[in-house]
Amino acid sequence: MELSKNYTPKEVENKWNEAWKAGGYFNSTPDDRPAYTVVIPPPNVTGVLHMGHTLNETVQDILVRRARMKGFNACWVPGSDHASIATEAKVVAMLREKGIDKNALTREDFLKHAFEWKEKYGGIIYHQIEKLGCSVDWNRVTFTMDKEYYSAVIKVFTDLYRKGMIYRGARMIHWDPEAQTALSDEEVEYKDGEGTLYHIRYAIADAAGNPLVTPAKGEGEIIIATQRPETIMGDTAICVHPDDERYAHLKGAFAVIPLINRRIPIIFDEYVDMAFGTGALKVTPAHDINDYNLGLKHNLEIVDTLNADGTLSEAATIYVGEDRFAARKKIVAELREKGLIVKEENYATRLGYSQRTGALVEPRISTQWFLKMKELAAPALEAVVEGAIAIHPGDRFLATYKYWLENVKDWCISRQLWWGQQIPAWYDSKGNCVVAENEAAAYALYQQQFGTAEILTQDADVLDTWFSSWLWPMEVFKGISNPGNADVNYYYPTAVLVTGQDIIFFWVARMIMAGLAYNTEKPLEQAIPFRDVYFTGMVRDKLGRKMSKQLGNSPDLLQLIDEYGADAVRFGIMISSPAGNDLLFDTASLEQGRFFNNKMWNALKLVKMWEQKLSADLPEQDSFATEWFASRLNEARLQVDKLISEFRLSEALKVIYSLIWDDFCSWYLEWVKPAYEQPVAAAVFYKTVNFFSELLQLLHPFMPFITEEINSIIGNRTPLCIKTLPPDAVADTTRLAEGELLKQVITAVRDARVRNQLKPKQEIAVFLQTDDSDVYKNITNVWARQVNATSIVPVHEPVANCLNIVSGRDRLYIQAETPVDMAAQKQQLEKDLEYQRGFLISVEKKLGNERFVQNARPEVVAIERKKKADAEAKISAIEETLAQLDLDQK
RNA sequence: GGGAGCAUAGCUCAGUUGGUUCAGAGCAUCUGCCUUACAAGCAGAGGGUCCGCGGUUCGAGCCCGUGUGCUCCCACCA
Repeated sequence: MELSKNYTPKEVENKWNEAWKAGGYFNSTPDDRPAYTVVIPPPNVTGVLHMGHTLNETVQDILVRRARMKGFNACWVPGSDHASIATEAKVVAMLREKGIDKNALTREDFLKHAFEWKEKYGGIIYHQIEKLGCSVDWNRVTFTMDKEYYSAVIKVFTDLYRKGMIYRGARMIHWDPEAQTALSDEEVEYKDGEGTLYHIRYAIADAAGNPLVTPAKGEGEIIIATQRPETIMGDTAICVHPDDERYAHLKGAFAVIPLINRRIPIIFDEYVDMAFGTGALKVTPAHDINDYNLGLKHNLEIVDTLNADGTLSEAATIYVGEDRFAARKKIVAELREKGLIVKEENYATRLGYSQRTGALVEPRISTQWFLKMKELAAPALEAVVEGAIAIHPGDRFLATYKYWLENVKDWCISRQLWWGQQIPAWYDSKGNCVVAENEAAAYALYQQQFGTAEILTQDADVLDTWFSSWLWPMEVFKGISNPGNADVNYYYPTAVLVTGQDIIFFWVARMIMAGLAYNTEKPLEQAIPFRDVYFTGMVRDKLGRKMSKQLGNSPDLLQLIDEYGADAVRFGIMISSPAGNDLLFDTASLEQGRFFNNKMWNALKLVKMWEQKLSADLPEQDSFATEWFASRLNEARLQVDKLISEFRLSEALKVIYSLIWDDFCSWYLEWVKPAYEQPVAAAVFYKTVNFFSELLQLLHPFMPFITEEINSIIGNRTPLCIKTLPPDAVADTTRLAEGELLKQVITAVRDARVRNQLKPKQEIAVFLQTDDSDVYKNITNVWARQVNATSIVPVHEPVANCLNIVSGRDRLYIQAETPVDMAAQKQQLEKDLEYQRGFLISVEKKLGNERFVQNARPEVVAIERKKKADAEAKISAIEETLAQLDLDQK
């Protein structure tokens, strides 16, 4: 078989994706093996995978593939989220482009469009997941609006309603005027911004509405500061601090709203900060959460001057129908013109924006459905605090998690949208309400409760997307719609949840709540939705900026795969991804992955070449190299095991990378490589193929395609993805130490060659002066070959006219035809000597310190003694060598 | 306003019970090589007051205090 010069990912990746699918290797059904379950954090159905997803999916795939190779029945469930607001916004925009107004459509027609849209674009993410090599079970794809999933959500709603945990009520909520729906507190993102603080005059009047004093003196007015002059028509009071001397005379007085001349009371409350602005606050209960609370306390009237779409309502009486921002400009202009603005100042502020549409959020009073959170939060907190669920990395998020749960507020779960699970509440004409799982049940219930038959209409609202996704780990196995079924019994709880730290409240905490609320009959360890939570960092560009459409720094995943190959993308993103920290994405690391592919491809070519010239009779010359590498492999395997169990995947990959590139390719293969055109001993060849196979297996979870390909080319029949990892074995520490010594002396001689311009092809003779020739016994042959030495001869005396090297505590003499550069050698040796002497002094100082010798642990003292002996030996070796150089020079 | 985290080589980061073979890795840099697996490579090298200051200790990159500079989360005073 002819192998191409370089590795070509594209065909290989397609080929293996097909083969894996055909083999059904990633499809899981319950059996007698232990389960290892992962549910994908469902991406938005109409979205595309960005680099954050790519990181998360890669991490999950590594864990899942590794578990599968460890003998678990691994099951990774793919799926997507209907993402109510985001998707509905996209569908509305698409319809608008076609000239269709959503409000002109019936609910049914709109949903038809939405499902069409979902069919058209929903496949993109699945295609990307497959391209990336994710070993998901495609038989288990779940969508949060699937029929059964839908009914599970409804079931949970009605259940919680019956338990008294869900209620409906008028509250101040965050309103998204663009999507025209309520938002939960978590869906609001605050951003710093620059605002203007307007100081506006309000005239003062007595109870009858007459001015208190002459306005000309400037005393008949009260000045308030506001950022939102367009809301003054909604003012229902002016509030000042009771201790504020400036306003003490205004008890019982009234103020008059400018422009509309409506009279409002002046009230007194300690809530007001006397030092801020003028110390007088306009109170607008309909449009500010604090004012709302103040209004409740003082029994103030509520005047809602905004419509749902953010335009001014009839109640505003002026500028009705104008958009809130346009109205602000006009009102400011009018106030200014009438001399009612005293001052305008720039003001740093923070404003809330809708996470889904980006619109500036309005506080708004409206009737919504809420879920009581206190009861749900307590066990969810306990599960994490008591360690049933472990958050990685470390406990960094424990404090945040705890704080949120301890201060959690009721969850606003209704949304004024059509795309989502419609709230199963039915009303009669008087507003009486029944909640039931379907219309028929609702009618029956109504009849039972009210004793009459009436026409009922269903609540128009749908549920918050997270109210469906919090059931995800259960309902992907039908754990809600069909509790106790074989699948959910086998796969639940899942092993690990891999997700971004930004959705810890939206999703992670709520899944824990749902899991505990719907598995009350089980012990805690069985009720939790997952045992571990692994938070990946945020993917940024190489300058540390967030990835965004505006900056254009968010690469297209498929394009990257096309350019570098999926393995290289996975490698690049994992190698630069320290556990838990943000990741600075740079295509340079993808390139490194591509180079790594090639490196392995070339190792494959070498090994395949050997296969052509096998010699069955040739004995293995010496077994050192194979014995050493076997030990090295065992050692690395243990490291990888430990690192992966600690979710330190980036470091595990680095260990494997270095094991393959440095230890296998640079050292081992060179050590066993036959001379030019010489045959290879069959024994060595087969051992090498085994080593290679094991390396590929170790790397496979990280880079599944190329490993699978090479594994098959070197003759393994079983696909890597289902090949069980061999049990860990103990490494031979003697071999490992010999290997390190060998690397050291090879490098020492090569370094001497470079420094003295001895070409690699130039033959040399090496003499070794050592007290311990035993440690060199096994490695001398390889050593000589690797440095192109005709011989390595032990000596007891210095050899004249040679290159002098000190390696460890031993001395090497290199004999070559080229004359040696004495001065350069001397300089190097003297530098060494200086360092060693300094080192010795520090060790001696320590050992000379009685308190150290007495207090430190005995093994620490012993180590110091050994350091001292080594340093002394090395120093004398260097000194003798320097003396020899002087002799040579004479 | 409240809380959390970070600061180690030019860059990105390891450094897990405090012990100068512990100051490391990858990338980048420099030097020499087209050596029949690999120039997408090989061989070799250089590079750091471990943010400043103080303390604990026989001993501090590691522990404590403090200052500085970044990052994030929460709360949302007009």
